[in-house]
Amino acid sequence: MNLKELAAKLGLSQTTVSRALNGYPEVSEATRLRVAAAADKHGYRPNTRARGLATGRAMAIGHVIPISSQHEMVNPIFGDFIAGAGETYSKAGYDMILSQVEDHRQEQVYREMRGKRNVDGIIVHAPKMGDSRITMLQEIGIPFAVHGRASELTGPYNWLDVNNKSAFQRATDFLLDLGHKRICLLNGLESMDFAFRRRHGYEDALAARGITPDPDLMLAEEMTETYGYRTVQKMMQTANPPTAYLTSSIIPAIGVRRAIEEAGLKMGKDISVITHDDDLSYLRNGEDVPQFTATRSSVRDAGRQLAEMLIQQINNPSGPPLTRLLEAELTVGRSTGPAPERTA
Amino acid sequence: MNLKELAAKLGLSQTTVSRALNGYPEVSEATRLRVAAAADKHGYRPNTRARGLATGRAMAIGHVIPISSQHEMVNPIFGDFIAGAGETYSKAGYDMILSQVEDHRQEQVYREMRGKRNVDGIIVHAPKMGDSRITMLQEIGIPFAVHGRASELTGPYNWLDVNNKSAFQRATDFLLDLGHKRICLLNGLESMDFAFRRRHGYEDALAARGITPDPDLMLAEEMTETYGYRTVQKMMQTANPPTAYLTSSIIPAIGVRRAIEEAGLKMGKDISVITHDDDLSYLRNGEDVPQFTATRSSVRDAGRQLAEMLIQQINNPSGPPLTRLLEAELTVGRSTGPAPERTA
DNA sequence: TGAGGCATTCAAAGCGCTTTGGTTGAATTT
DNA sequence: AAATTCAACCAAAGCGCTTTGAATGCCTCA
Repeated sequence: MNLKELAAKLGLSQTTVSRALNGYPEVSEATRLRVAAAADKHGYRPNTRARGLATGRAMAIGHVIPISSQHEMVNPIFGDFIAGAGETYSKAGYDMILSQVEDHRQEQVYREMRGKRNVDGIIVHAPKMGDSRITMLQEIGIPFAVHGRASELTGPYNWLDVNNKSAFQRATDFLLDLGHKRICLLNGLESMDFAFRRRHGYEDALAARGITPDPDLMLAEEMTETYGYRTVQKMMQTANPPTAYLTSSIIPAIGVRRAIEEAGLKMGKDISVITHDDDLSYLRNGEDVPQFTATRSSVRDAGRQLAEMLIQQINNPSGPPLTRLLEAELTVGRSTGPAPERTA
Repeated sequence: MNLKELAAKLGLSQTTVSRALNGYPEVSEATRLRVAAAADKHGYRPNTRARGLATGRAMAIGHVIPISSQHEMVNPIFGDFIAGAGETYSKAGYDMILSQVEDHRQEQVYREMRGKRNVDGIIVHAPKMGDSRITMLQEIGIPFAVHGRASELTGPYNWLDVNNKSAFQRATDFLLDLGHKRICLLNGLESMDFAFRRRHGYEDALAARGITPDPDLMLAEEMTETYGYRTVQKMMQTANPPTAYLTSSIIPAIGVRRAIEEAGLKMGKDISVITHDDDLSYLRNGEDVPQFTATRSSVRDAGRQLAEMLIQQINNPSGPPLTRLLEAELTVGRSTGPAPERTA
């Protein structure tokens, strides 16, 4: 069933039917109802492509997920972020188009999206330091919004980020207050912008107490469970092992816990752990009392908000760029406690 | 830059340019090259919507993720499945359109997709027992493929599934061979089809050895870490606790391990654990020797294959329905060992 | 009574592509 | 030399919608 047929069935012109369905004022209430009823009865839905062609809007947002062929890793926060964004889209009548793209094809893909005009805007995931995609998109001239930021980049753009620096600063402070001196940072890959900011938060907190960061205690890797596990194992064999760990995600934190317990130690007593917690739906941090002390910020909520910001920008392209900095909450769980007395 | 402009620039008709770009034979090689060069130079990309309108193909596949508003859980396998499917799509030139839909709106959304014609086919995720979506889609008449199957449903359709029953049967057998008699099953929600099949595998294996399944040992819940943790805690307080656990995903298995170690026991010695492992990229089961003994089947690969099957079906709608049953591999890790001697 | 205003409705153009059904002129055949 | 074939190209229709610019008929008001 298409417009033409529906109009014929109603004895009306396509114009009137189209207007009736799209809520234009120049249609009498009586016919509007008649049209609505008929449309409903026949299950009429305007063809997206035809409508898009006529209006010039795709009513779709593109999500480009960078994928590196080496380590075929899907960012675990991705599902939750998408779920949040999806909520916004379905309310606003947008579709979500997902594409995974290898790093070296990013530019090409953006230009393609622009040319093919199958999206009205783009959400950029996992920005790197001084991410070239941002300048690229500005140049191409397509609305976009970034989940995170890119340091070293001037020029305004839409972004939403967690205050990574302050979160890690506070987490480090919290450990320092408990008497910990040697705190091991299990960061994400330093090419990622968020990891860079987190390290600075950690370093600043130490510096504020006159402690020089020990490079051996600052790791930066892909955030897997094994990463946490292995790191603790290695650290335990050093002369002066850390008494606390600060991890960038709950996944390596789980590995840290495993290594601690396998060594016959008790997390929260012998060794303290704080993690950043993206509040993923399938990896909740305990229930009543959180398992890990954590700096928490919901990725799902970030998705919801960033999608809203992008849509707003699309509807008002000349408006100022929208930015939002979320503060993480520091919630105390069972994984932290005072630094143990020196036994040596 | 659109076709018309490009054609004008070349002094050719739109027809010829279109044909040159789409590889039709009735264009001389010389002009074809000339056209290709010009298109490249001006960054010409055919407008998706216009092309779709003309061809009647959307060149997009819809993924509908059921979302229950109660427990806002995003299926953790989702990211990896999508990543796999995405690989196939990008090779075949398809876009992926994602929508999350509450259970009660599913039918409406499918009809909408059909009416709006913005997808050429649909991938159905997480089928339930006798899932009504399948009959619905057959009736609506839109190509689709299911990741999993729906028991109690006759009539052919495209699906790809892991042999859940045989996987759990083999896992249970493995534990029985090690002398375990009381094996606790931590299944997913029994409304899900895969959970139903897994339970049957478990029960059959027990029955084959003359053991009547103990209902108290068969749990079925949302597969969280806490679920695994709590269950073991509860079980340990019973008169006759299980000596082995069989979990439906690596996430509850992590919870099981935590409870075991917190109780001062050793996994693989005092208590055995087998899990089904979807081979998620961010939750790898150890590296050299797997942490958990597991029945493994890559979800990412499933995504790749199912997407291929659907595209094949779209290109040849009259062909027979495609089905594929994958066998999981049973890999031995460090989490299983002989049942401990009775001490009572 | 006739001009102007208003509420409804419509025909047709246009969005950018593919595809049908030609046309043209050169090469080949008879 | 006329008829046929063929390669290469083109004009125009059509996909299903929105939107522009008119048309229609009924009221209202001077």
